[in-house]
This record gives sequence, structure tokens and C-alpha cells, in this order.
Amino acid sequence: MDRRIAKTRKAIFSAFDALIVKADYAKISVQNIIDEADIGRSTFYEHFETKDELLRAKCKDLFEHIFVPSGTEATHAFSRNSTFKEKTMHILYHLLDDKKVIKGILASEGRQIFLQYFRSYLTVMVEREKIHLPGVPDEFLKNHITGSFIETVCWWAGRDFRESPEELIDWLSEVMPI
Amino acid sequence: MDRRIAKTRKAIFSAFDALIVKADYAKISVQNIIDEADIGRSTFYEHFETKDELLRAKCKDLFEHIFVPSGTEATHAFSRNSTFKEKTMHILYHLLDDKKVIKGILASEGRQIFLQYFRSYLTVMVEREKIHLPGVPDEFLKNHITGSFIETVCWWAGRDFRESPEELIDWLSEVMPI
DNA sequence: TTTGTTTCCGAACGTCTTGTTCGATAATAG
DNA sequence: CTATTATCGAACAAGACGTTCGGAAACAAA
Repeated sequence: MDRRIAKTRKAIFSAFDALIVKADYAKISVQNIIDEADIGRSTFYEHFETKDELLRAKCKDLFEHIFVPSGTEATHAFSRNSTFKEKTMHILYHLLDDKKVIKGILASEGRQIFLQYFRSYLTVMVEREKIHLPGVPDEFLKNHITGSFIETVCWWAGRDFRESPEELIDWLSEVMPI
Repeated sequence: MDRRIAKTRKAIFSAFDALIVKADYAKISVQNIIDEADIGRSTFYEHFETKDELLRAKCKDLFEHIFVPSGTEATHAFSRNSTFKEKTMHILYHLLDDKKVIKGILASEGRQIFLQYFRSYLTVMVEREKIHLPGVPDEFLKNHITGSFIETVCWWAGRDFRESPEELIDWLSEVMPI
């Protein structure tokens, strides 16, 4: 593949990361990204239609790495024979890798797009668990589990990821019906 | 107080409601609101600094009505001697009054601002309950309760408020530790 | 190395939205 | 009736957006 493309994409993503840590997503203009990435204006638009599309691409990238078994990874937390707890723990550790960026996104207007992706990946994962509870519709339960996990992550980020993944999972299992 | 002010504010809010049901919040321009409200451009800006401020005012209005005991209401669900269940039920019924607008907001970029307000009011309410659970930090528990309720409401709105408030509260108490 | 293709650059352009200004007009309160 | 205050709306500047295009540079493949 053309190295120029990879280079430009990388420059854009890096610039985006750098900016999102410093400033609110809403206040970042396409021109800011272009300047930070040091590329031509039209070049940006050849890669991404809008700023939102860039964020979407970033989210896709991020969650693809988290939720899709890479094969190269030491612990295959997403293989069939790993527990739900192991999978969620795996996610928390991954999120920790991008602390600053994630906190930045969650504290800005990018939050919505980020959470949209997070939720869609999580939902698929939860669906595969086939969890049931007498007296509660599956759809409701699924949303509750997914939502509770997301809320926990947001809360965690708001507190600068102070707590350990182990603590979070422990507490979660105390208040969740699974 | 000057009737002109009240009249203009009302026109703006009504226009906003009408638009938010039809179109995505992000796609609504200040000019759209002005046209729909049939007022002068500068008049709008004398009342609200930005579109977001208008939404904030709307949210404040909405939640103030829901969370603050009005005195004129038949059932004082927010009086000291009403249970947590009664209070939450009261909220759900209130939300039902503005179905369409709320669904519109939650499905658009206005979601974030709306949820921000919702959360802040809810948090205060949950704090007053002084709920504890051994082995789980109060802060975490508080966020979990607040978050679960919000997630439930969002899920409900996404399904056009199909379920009854009673059902929702029942299911919630099945999966919550209270 | 050569050749044909692809990407990058960046200035320039039109468009849209925002938020402000200001003088004239009309409604309001007291 | 009068002084005050709100509304109107045209006009303006500023800023961001997304597009265009021709030349320069990098690339892959032969």
C-alpha cells in the first residue's frame, strides 16, 4: 500500500489525539487538525469528509482493537472459553492504554459518537452471553448490563481512572444480577 | 412583568419544540428557530446567546417542573415521606408528557445537554436517599443507580415509550440492589 | 531507470451560519 | 400621557466549511 496514505492518516490521527487532549472537541476546527498534522487542506478532505467522520474512524479503530481478537495478543480474552468477567476486565485494561484521549473525548462533544460505538460493540458482546433473568425481558436486561458497564467507564474516566479494573469489576458484580 | 417578553419566550420555545420533533437538533439553525417563531433576528439573541443555551433553558424548565415540588400538584411525589419508587415513577410519568420532544432530543446531538441536566437533578435526588451497600463505595453506588435510571429512560424513549412506568420500575428493582 | 499512476499541496473561491449593530417602530407600565 | 423598554430587520464582519484545480512530488511496477 502507498506509504503516503499511511503517513498522512497517521499524521491526522496523531494530530487529532494531541488536540483532543488539549482542547474541547467542539472547539477544534478542521483547520486546527490540518495545521497540527502539517498537511494540505485538500489532503484532509481526501481522507475524511468531516471532523465527525474522523472521530468515527478513530472510534472504530479503537474498539476494533479492543473487541476483536488480534491473534497476536498474549491473552485471548475474547475467545469462546473466557468468562464475562475476563472479557470486561480485558476491555478496562485496554481503555487504560488511551487514558488521556478517552477522558478528553468523554468530557467533550465527541462523547456521543464515542459512546455510540462503545455501546454497539458492547451490545454484540453481551448478546453472545445469552443472559436471562426471570421476570425481566431480555431486551431490558441486555440494555441494563450494557448501560451499567458504560456508565461505570464514564464514571471511571471522570475520576481519571483512579480505581483499578479489578475493583471496578468487583463492585459491578456486587450491584449487578450476574 | 412585560408581556412582550413572555410572549417572545413562549414563541421561541414552541418553535423549538416544533422543530426538534421534525428535524435533528444539529441541523436546526438559529435562523430556522427565528423563522418558525416568527420573530426578529436580534430578538432571539436578546433572549438566548446560542442555540445550546436555548436547549439548556428548556431542560432546566423541564426538570425543574419534574423534580421540584410544585405545591399545586395533586400528588406530592417529592415530599419527604414518599418512597424512592414513588419518586421515580413520578419522573417517568412526567417524561411521558413530553414524549415526542424528549425522544427528539435523545435521538439528536441535544442528547448530551439533556442528559447532563437529567443526571444532575437525579444525582441530587439519589444523594438524599443515603443508600449504602457493604463492599461498594457510596460514590460508585450513587453513579450506578443514577446511571441505570438514565439508561432505562433512554432505552424507553428509543422504543417510543411503549412500556408502562410500572413495568419499568418493576424490572429495574429486579436488577438493582435496592 | 523509466513510465504511468496516485497522492499531496495550497491558494482561491463560494457558501453558510453566527453574532452584532442600530435606528425606527410599537407595546407596556405606572 | 409619558418615559421606558422590547421588537424588528436590514446590513455587516468574521469564521468555518467543503470544493476545485494545476503543478510538484512520491510511488509501484516493469
